[in-house]
Amino acid sequence: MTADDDIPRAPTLEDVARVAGVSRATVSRVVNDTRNVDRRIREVVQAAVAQTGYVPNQAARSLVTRRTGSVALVVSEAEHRSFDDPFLGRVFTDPFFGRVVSGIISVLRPRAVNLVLMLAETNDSRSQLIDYLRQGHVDGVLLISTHADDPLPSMLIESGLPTVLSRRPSTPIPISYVDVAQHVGAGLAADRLAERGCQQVATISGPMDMPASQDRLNGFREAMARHGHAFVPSVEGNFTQDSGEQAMRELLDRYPDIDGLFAANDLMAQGALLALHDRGIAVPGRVAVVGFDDSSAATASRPPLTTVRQPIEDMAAAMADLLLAHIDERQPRVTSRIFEPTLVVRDSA
Amino acid sequence: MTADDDIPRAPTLEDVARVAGVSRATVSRVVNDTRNVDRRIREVVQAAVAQTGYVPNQAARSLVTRRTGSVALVVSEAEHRSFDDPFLGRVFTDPFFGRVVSGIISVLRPRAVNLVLMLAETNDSRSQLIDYLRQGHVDGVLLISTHADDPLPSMLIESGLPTVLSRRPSTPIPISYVDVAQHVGAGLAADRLAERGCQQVATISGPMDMPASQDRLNGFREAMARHGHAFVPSVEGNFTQDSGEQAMRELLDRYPDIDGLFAANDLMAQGALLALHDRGIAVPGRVAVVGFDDSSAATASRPPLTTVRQPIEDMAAAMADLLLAHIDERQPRVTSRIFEPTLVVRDSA
DNA sequence: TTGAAAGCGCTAACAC
DNA sequence: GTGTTAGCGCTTTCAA
Repeated sequence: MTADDDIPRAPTLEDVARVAGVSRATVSRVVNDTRNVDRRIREVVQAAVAQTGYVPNQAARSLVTRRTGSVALVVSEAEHRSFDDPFLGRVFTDPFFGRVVSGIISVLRPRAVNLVLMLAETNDSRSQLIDYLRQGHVDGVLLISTHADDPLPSMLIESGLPTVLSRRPSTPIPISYVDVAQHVGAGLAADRLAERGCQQVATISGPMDMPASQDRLNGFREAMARHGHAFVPSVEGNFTQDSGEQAMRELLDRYPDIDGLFAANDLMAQGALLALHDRGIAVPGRVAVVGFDDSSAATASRPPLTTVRQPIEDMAAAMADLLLAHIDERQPRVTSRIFEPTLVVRDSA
Repeated sequence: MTADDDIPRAPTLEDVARVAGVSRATVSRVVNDTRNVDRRIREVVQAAVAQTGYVPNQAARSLVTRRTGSVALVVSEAEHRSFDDPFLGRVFTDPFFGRVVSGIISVLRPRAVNLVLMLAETNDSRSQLIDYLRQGHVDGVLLISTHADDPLPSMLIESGLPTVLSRRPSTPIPISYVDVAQHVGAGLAADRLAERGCQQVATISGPMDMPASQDRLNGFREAMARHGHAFVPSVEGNFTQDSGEQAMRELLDRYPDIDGLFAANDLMAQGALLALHDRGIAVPGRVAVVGFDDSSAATASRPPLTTVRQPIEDMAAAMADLLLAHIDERQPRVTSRIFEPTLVVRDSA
């Protein structure tokens, strides 16, 4: 027994052609479902494919077509993190993420395009990532970037790879993106709190280096101002439950009379609920709470959260659509698609 | 202006060789860091690479090396799900998942191996997946399979692709896997509850078509029996918080005197806590609760959970190690690695 | 409608 | 230590 016996070569087009008694070109046409192949020959070839167990070699195919049939989903996060750091936990644990993937897959799968998940949480991994992408592993990139001064969007533009962002970039650069009307969403939360007659409203914002956080904070303050509330104190969180809990405590210490809260996402709202609960403050009795996202955290918390819903799946699907379009065009036009949020009323406000 | 001007060809080895005034082979040697290249020539070539902005074409490289430098992380789930179904949400939301990815990346990244995330939640997507894998997109696969009669493990064996499972397969087949000593973990929970003097202990199990669920249930019952408790009622959940909440209600209705609970994972324990809270039952005062996983849910819940910790990151890293080893060997030996769980004591028991 | 043949860009013998 | 050369398996003109 020799090594050659143990590792049989996978069948190639050539093998199938030999079995079917036709040329490689014809087999290729059948496999790729090109028209202009005689029905009878097609059938013979298909039988030969089945018999040999032929599967096309993707590398060979990409080499000539210059297409891989895959796109990357890149999740990028600020430097200064390590593996011990809960970065990955935070990203994947965020109920947000599953819905994004779900929306993307729903448009990719029918078109037989695959999703490659890539993470970039250090500068090292970021340049490694760019190298990987430039090597032609994927046809395009969907980028979820979680902080403002992320160099990745610009790097991707430079690389020439079709790219779509999940949010408006923090600085104006020529790149397509999908977003929700953040101001409008924050306004919805403000209106709800004002309607309930809240007099002392505060907010827990997201990290202020993210455009989404800025927009939600500004949008909320502007809307409260329209309701006559000139001053809305805020504490900055980082979108985790822990940070929400801590921020709520801080707010309570400084403004004991708070009777309304807007948290920039559901996870922080959930944390706030915990802090409120620990101090024996009734929700919505003494403090009304509104979240943002309508994630699974909204229904899991006690009481269930009134929250601003963004159509995450639809937005993610739009990202994928946009990317696929960009890949097919030669000179894609930079495009934005903005979705409208809605208010979902539950028990917390 | 012609189309040719707009889409300049990416530089190839040939281009670099011309600029550096050497042969393609030499450039290849430099790029791949092969020894036996004169220091001075190496520098000239590196300069040429920088000047041309050369990046190796992965397809061409794979075609000859028969290596892709990527491995797949496949998450497989039972049929009968659709996109509206929270499958994706469930998988990614599970705090467990982020830690798995984190552990895997920690060994893949230093070896410059990439992770391709793939989902298989319908039979269609399962065969599509196998096709994709057989096309040589990846060098091996890490499989996280969430139900018993999953055909994927066998399909993968058949495909000849190096594969490592995250759990012992439900039927004995020749495939490598990593697991935690489930019996031991469940025994730890039982010991804790028995030590506290619980007299009427119940358990919420995972889906009974999963070996892990079976092992935890059996292990728990055996250990309780050793403490003299002949009968331990159980209700089946599906590892979600909701199912835990519901199961707890059911248990309470049928056995009002319950004073100890073992939930087969933290998420269900958290749900149980909610149900207990809703009925005004104090934890751990009237009912002591032990979870399993030591996920972030354990610290997020009120009270924080006493729970069985599995070293998820280490286990995931071991999976990646094992897979890389399999990829390097020609005839890998089927291997198992079992990790020891520990008890983490917090407030709930 | 089918076949012949020319590469796609790279690595790896094998010479020199 | 370096260059020459033969493919890897596939798609795609171009002829027939």
